[in-house]
Amino acid sequence: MARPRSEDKQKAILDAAVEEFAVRGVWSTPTSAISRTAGVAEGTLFTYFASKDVLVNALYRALKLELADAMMGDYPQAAPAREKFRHVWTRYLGWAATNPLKCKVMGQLRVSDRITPETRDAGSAPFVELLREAEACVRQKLVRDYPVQFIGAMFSGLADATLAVMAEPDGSGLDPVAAGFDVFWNGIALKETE
Amino acid sequence: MARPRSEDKQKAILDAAVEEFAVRGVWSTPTSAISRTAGVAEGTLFTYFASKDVLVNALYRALKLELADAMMGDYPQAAPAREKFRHVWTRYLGWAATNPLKCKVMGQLRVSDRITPETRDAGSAPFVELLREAEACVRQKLVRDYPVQFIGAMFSGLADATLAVMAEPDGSGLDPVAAGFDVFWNGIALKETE
Amino acid sequence: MARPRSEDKQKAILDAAVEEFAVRGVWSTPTSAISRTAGVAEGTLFTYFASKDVLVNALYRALKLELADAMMGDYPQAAPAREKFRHVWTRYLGWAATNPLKCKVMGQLRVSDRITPETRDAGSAPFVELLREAEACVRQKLVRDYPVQFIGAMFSGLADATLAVMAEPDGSGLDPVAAGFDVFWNGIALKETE
Amino acid sequence: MARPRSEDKQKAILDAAVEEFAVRGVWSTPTSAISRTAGVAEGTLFTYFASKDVLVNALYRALKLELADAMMGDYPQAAPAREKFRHVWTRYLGWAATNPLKCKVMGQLRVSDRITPETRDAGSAPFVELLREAEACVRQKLVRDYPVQFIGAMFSGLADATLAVMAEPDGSGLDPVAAGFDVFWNGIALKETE
DNA sequence: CATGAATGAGGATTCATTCAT
DNA sequence: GATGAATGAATCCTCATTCAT
Repeated sequence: MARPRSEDKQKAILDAAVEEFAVRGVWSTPTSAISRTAGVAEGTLFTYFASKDVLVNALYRALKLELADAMMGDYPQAAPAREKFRHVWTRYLGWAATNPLKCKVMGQLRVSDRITPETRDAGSAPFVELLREAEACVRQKLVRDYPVQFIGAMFSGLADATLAVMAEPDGSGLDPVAAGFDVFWNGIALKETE
Repeated sequence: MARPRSEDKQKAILDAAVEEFAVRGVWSTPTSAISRTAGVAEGTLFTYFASKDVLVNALYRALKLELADAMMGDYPQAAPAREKFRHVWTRYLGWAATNPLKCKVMGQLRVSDRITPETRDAGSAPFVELLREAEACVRQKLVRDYPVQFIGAMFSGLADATLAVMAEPDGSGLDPVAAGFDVFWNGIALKETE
Repeated sequence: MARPRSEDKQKAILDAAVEEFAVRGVWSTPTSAISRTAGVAEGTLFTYFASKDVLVNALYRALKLELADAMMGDYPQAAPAREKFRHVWTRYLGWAATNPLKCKVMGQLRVSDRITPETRDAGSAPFVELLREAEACVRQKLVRDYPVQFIGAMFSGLADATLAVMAEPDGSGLDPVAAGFDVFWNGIALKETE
Repeated sequence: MARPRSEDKQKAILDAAVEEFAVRGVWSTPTSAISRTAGVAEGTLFTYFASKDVLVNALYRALKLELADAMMGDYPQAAPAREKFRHVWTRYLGWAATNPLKCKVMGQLRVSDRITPETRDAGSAPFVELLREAEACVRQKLVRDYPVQFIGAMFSGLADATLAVMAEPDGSGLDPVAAGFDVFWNGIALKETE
């Protein structure tokens, strides 16, 4: 009956948070900067997010979900395993390259103490499909007999490292996305599959 | 700046900072908490470090140096390339496992906006030896023709990922240190060298 | 101001105010807590009371009137003076004992700076009957020659003190209502009239 | 070794609090007003009192102790009971008349929810001497057989009421201090002792 | 140089009140 | 009239840094 809570405003706040966090750092950014950038009053921020901590957790979750959507879109269910991984890998790095600010903020939030375990779990949920695929690969002896958690960790570790390389081009003409994926696949594959 | 009389105090402050940062997060920790834990007065902290930013940068540099010492100790100059890398890898992860707090704090500082480029460079300096070694490997066609920066990035990315795995044992009986290194080496090597 | 449609709502708000004020204290209670307890929207409260101050003054007046009604009900016009006072005394303490929350809130409001002189006067109005009776007593030499304002003050002072005693029973078997009244009457009477 | 905490400053803050509280009301007074009036920085207030609540409790205790000192000074141990009570009564009202602001603030604090039971107890402690005296009076059949708590309550109730009368002189020429005490003593005494 | 009290700008949050729906 | 989102001034408190002792 009254003015309904606007999803636009909620989104504007999250977007503003990304922008400010990326520039000033998560904990150096006052909520007032966020509300100003979002174009809402200082108090309004708190009708959408009960506290800065809540906002930060919501943002982390939102970024993770957006990333997941980006990665898992057009997932080639029928393709060979290596292609599935390459697909996800490429989309991951593509999203990251397109959204450097979001990426930077995610990096800061990942190591933050204010992200609750619940948020962390929720953020990882969309990636179970990948873990299942890894499991299949192990069974088919496509990749070495590693626990899927381990494979997942190697995947993200290399992806993050590749991102870092992409952020500082070295003029070598190397395609970091392709090269990074090769390292990943050759690192875990049982046979070299160029 | 002054000439602080006691190196002990400087060290006590850095140690206290690690402890507090690990528990409360870098930007949630007031300098007063650090000085209290260090057993010095609030003001004294500022005769050793001109500001919190200076302290934070000094800490990052100190941690990097300590890590470098740990990694490069007993460096087997005469060993084959793969052994050199394995040596460094193992010592890296060993140090990290022994110093989880320092490791956690380094992780937070790495993504922090308050770490200056100078500090970052200084922190990477001790690892040039490794890069040189990588260069040699490329020349000898032991590993693929990647820029050394790229190889270095893959190395740290996988090492950090391995650390994460070590932090949450999965009961699979896998030795993450060895497995992680295999992924690294197989990922970059020209031929599989089990 | 408007003409609020429902007197129920007005009453619900005042009741809710008593409840919340008693628990959280007058100035620690946000209007939003009152409206929530009253079951109305935050904004609705302001169609019934233009501001928190207005609400607080209205509440004080309402409580005073309710108390006056309680005290002056069944007033024994024909009884001897002492009986009239005892009647009022007993009903005062009876009301207070039955409505501890209202009593507590009145106590807080009485010393509050936000109660206007007008409200205070309005709150005292119903008690003029008593003052007139006191005047008569003085003329008849039943009680000492004190100004009626003074007698009124002694009456309320003792009544409040008696209330405080009632709030913390001491297991002595004393009937505070009767005892308190004796102190009042013996305190002002010219002759002891047990 | 460093600047020592100054009792002057602590006192200045408490004095400023009395002044501001009396004018604006306890919960309408921002801590910044207190620090300004006290002539210290906003933050300094919090090195002397950890929070506004702590300050308020400390103030209540301090006022009660000051009042107790005023009342119990020159206590005539050897005098007859009535004289002892009259002494305390007179000094109480004298202090209150001399310190109307403090008196007003005490009145507000007494009914406040933020005063802890501990503070309340500490505030009442100095008055046990009086209760003991009352007990003696009961034993000696000087006053009626009331519990001492009850007698104490009547005493304060009448004293507060007398204060109220003193605050609004009615031009009747009555000496409220003497009259109020008569009401008290005649109210509890077994025989009229003019 | 060590100490810790003093400082005051800054920050998260609250809340009375307004106003679009 | 009723609703509750929007507002932004106001508030308590924190904390990096300074400076008197």
